Amino acid sequence: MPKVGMPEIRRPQLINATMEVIDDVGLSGASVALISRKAGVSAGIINHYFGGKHGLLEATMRSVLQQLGDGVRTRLRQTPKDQVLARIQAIVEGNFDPRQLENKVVKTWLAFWAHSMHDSDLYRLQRVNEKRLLSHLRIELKKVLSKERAHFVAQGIAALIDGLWLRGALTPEGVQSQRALALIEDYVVRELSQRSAI
Amino acid sequence: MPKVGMPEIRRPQLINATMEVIDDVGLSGASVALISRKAGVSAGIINHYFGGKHGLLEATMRSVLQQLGDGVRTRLRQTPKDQVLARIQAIVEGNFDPRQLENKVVKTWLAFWAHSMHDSDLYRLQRVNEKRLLSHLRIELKKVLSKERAHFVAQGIAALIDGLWLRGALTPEGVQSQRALALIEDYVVRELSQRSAI
Amino acid sequence: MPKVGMPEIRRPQLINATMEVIDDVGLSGASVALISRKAGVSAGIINHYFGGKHGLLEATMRSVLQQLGDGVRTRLRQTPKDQVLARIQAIVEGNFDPRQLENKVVKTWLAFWAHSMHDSDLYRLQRVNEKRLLSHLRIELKKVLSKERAHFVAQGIAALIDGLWLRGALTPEGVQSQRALALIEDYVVRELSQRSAI
Amino acid sequence: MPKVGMPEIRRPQLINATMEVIDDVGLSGASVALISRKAGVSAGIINHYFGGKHGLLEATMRSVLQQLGDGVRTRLRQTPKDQVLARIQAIVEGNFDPRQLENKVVKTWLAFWAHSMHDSDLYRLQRVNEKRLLSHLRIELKKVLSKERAHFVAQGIAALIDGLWLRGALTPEGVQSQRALALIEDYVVRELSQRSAI
DNA sequence: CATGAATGAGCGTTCATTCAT
DNA sequence: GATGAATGAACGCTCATTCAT
Repeated sequence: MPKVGMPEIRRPQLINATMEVIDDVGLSGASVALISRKAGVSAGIINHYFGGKHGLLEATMRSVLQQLGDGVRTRLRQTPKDQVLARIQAIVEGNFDPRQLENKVVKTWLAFWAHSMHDSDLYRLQRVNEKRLLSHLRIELKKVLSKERAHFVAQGIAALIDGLWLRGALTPEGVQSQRALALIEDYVVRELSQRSAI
Repeated sequence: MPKVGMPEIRRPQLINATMEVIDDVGLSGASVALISRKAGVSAGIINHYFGGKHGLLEATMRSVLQQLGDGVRTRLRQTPKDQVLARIQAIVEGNFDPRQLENKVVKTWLAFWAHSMHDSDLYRLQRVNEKRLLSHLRIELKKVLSKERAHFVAQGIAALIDGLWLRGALTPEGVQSQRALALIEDYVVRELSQRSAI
Repeated sequence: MPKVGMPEIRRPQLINATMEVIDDVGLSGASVALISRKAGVSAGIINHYFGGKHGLLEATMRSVLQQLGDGVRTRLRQTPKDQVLARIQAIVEGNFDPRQLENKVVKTWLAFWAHSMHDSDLYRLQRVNEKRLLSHLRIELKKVLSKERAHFVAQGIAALIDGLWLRGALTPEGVQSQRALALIEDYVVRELSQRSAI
Repeated sequence: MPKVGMPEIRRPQLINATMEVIDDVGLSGASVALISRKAGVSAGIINHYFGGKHGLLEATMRSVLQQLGDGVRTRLRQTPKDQVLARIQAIVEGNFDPRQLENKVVKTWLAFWAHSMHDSDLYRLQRVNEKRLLSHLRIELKKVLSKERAHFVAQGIAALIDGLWLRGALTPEGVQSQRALALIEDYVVRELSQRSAI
């Protein structure tokens, strides 16, 4: 019998090395040689566990998006169904969870987002995630706004989340979560106040 | 005797080919062979006019950002200095100029943005542009809001602009400028209304 | 306590899997991974039983050639020593035994033949077999022809046998044994008829 | 303007190097590194001129088969249409042209033949050639034999040609063209003699 | 006896760049 | 001004083999 339990060690190890290498040199510079060296294993092992570089990248993106989704879901579960504002804040805060705001995660997320324009597998993953975020937001917003208005505001919140991540990825200081949360809360509070504009 | 005025023909020709290739296969797939074939010239010519592939990419990003800045500046010049809301809308509309929303431009912009994380030359270009956008917005907002509030709202608008571009780049329908303008106008109008929240 | 008699199970199992894989993807595509998967065992087992890939290939070629030789020897044993034509036909028929004409066997044979040009172990096996065929033929022919003529005709028969196998390996219909036997019988009958030509 | 006329130099140069390397180490050992080193050029040049290793191999096989066909056609053109035996001998001699019997050509031919079992491009080339040989033979044979008998004898001659090449490829002495021609002439003369057997 | 984790060399290919023409 | 022949390094990947379990 071979060494057992290695997959459970190697897969996260390689995924983490991938994010660190993307942080260092970008997705375009992230070769299997660099990644495997960072992980302290041979290059061939990537094919062994992920069937190739693409499989590793897909697993890495999946990991980033999964953690994001987990952060949101955990917070939602802890928030009563009738507290709309709190639930929206839970969704937003899930997207600005400190563990998600490490530079390497933010850079990896943006690199994959850009790359998914020309990679149908990554594109699919990204679309699923995007739709889930909008769906979560709409469900809450529809409790207090018209369907149309809910869709409108959900897009605003989603754009703010992504925009702040995007700008954070390219700013020396990284994502400033306090500021980001304040900006989005301000937007949401105004939208949920009685007098709807337009 | 060399043909005169060739640089003025070749440079835009190659920059445009670069954007089309990025649109087709992404930045990572954009080889000099592909770009030069799309432009209908030989591969060596890129070194002749841009000193190498990197020079061409930098010139291409510069071209995208320049057009963006031009759109904003032109609109600002046509709007009276005292019409704050109109001037902010001019800035926003400059960022959603139809000529800027061609798929190839949006994709190129996002690709460069992601790439600039690990390319200091592109990074510098991107930072200049970002700061100019924030500066334009703050100048107008400070006319009616406190300095701090102006900074805050400027960040909100900038995040919305980038977020909507980002999401547009990854959506089959592309950037929906009507919707984008409405979302941002809604945000700005609320922020500029007398009773500032929080 | 080790399982007893495993070699007798594993070795033919792997040799057969090797022929099937060569039939599927050719000798150049026949990796140990493919062969072991086809046999339903792990890749390491090949080294265990054959000392490496080369040992397995050699054993496989030996198996093909052995079956060929067995077919000839069995038929010869059943044919009276004085019936020259019948004994020659026995040799020929042994080379066109239906069990030998399965596509996978014919392809494996040709693949090894070609490969043996640059593999001294396989080359030796192939030479032994070739000489045995010629020897068998000459022994019979010398009973009715001069030594020189016997050598000459033996080469003709051997060339026809190999040529028909070779062509059968590359023809969609495979080796047409009826036709092959008829062609060779025709040749032999003419050569054995009294009035030798030339 | 780049150096002109290089394709006419490089292509035969690389095809010849390919045959020499196949002669040295076999088709399975013929790497682009070995071939390009033998030709005295860099490895990348193979892609430049042949679009990849496969293109080079196909061109090499085409070259071998073409020379074979040329040898036959040249001889046929020099032989009167009514001299059936002479024309058949022309076809056979074309297949045993001294230039075709260099070891490297014979080995290359057999290696490709074996390989074509699993490469559809090479398979097509080989089939075309095989059919042309049969066709040439049948045309002559039908002048003096029944259609059925002509087909039968054509297969015999073709099998003898291929069988003698095949055996020559695996014999230290190579193809013995004198012997081969004598064997086939003997066969043909008997078949064309009045009293058809069987 | 058997597994599959792990290695490292070698593979074909791509690529930006150089340069003789 | 422009070409495309030519290079050589780097890439992702395959592979036979080793070995701890």
